[in-house]
Formats: sequence, structure tokens, C-alpha cells
Amino acid sequence: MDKAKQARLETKGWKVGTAAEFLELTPEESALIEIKLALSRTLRQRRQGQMTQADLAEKIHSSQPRIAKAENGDRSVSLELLLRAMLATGATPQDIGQAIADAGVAV
Amino acid sequence: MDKAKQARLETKGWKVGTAAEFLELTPEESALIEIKLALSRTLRQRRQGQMTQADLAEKIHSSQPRIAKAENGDRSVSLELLLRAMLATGATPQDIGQAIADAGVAV
DNA sequence: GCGTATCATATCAAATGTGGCATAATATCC
DNA sequence: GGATATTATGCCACATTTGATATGATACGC
Repeated sequence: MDKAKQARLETKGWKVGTAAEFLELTPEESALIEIKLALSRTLRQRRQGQMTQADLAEKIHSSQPRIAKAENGDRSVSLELLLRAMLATGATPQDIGQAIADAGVAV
Repeated sequence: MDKAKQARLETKGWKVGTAAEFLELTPEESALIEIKLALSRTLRQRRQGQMTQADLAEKIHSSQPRIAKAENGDRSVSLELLLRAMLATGATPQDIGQAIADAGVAV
């Protein structure tokens, strides 16, 4: 894990504040976090230029604050919400699959 | 949607019993269901031959009944649990991405 | 400066998902 | 038949995630 990646995790409440804490995550646990963060970033990229957070929230019967948290990788948002939001931006299952696969390589 | 696909949905509590009910699902809603079912099937395929449901449950600090529900596409299991289970079978983000992408084409 | 638009943060009650447990099927051996 | 292993189903107390709401922060044009 490079410094930039760790820095992204640090400010989002993923209790990876110290290197020691971070190392307590199993590979599976960090893979899951990476997947969520990859989806967060992809979601923001897709939404911007299409609509506002409020617009997207309305489409999926959610709220603007939850979209903000989703795009910011807040740990309180579920994969379900991330995928619902992705689909509402017009993402296909292929798009989503690609975003998740990208979480495995460099970010 | 072909008959076989609908038949798979019917017995899992996805309130798609009748054609009319099914048509009330938006494309995004059914895409999400397809993704979950694709992951369910992939999970079962990956686990079988590696370990029992009880073994997998222990690896992710879950329970055998929840793994059973996950593999059966029960609507009470979250994407989060499905992905944690997939990762515990050794699936990479690429594997997961591929399974999700497959949900978009024929199943 | 003031208004407006957009996004971020905090709080909270209600809905959803959780693991654990009991137990019922199902299959495979003897 | 019984015994054992594995998977499926139902229930429930507890935890997490939810949408809603209020409010703060930031950026922009005026």
C-alpha cells in the first residue's frame, strides 16, 4: 500500500490512523474497503457533469447528505447505496464490474 | 427477461410473483437484483469444493444459516456480506468485478 | 457586502441487516 | 433402519444503515 492510498483512507474514519492499526486489517478487509472507495470515486466522477447530489438523491429516493457521504467514502454508507447510486447515473453492471476490478490494481 | 430467469427470482421472495408486479421494477431495481443473484451463484460455485458453509461462515465471523441465505439469493442478505464471503473464498476484486459484469449479459 | 447554489457535517427515529440458535430437510455412509 | 454431515428455514434481540432535517462551509455572480 502506498502513502497516497493510505492518506485517502485516513481521513474517512476507516480506523487506519496509524500504520499499526492499518496492519491489523486482513487482506480481505482492506480489499473490501478499497472496493468501496473505488466505487465512491467512480460515483463522483460519473455524477459530476450530469446532475447535482440533490438530483441524484431524488432519483434513488435518498437524500443529498447521503450522496455526499457516499462520494466521500464515509464508512456509514453501504455497498447497496453505492450501487443504487451508480445505476442511477446510467452505469451498467459492466461499468460497475470494471470499477470494482480497478480496485484491485493501482488506484 | 426469459422464463428461467424469472423462475429463479420467484422463489426467493423478490416480489416478482406476477408479471405485473415484475414490471413495476425499474431497470435499475432489476439490475441490482440481477447483480445480487449473480454474486449468489458465483459464491456457491466458488465455495463448493473448497469448504462447507460452516467453514466459510467462521472465516468471516458469520453463521452457516446466513451463508445458506446468501447462496440462495435471499433478499435479507446485503451486498456487503456477499462480497465479504466472495473474498473469503479467495476471489479477487477482478473476480468480483467479472461476476457483476456477467449479471448484465445472459445469466 | 448579499443572495444563491452546491456540497459537507451532525443528529436522530425508523427501517433493514446481523449473528445466534433451534430445528428441519437432504444426502451419504454404515 | 440409524448415525453423521451438510444445507435450509424460522425466529429474535441487537447492531448498522437509513432518510429526513437542520445547519455549516464553500464558491460564484451580483
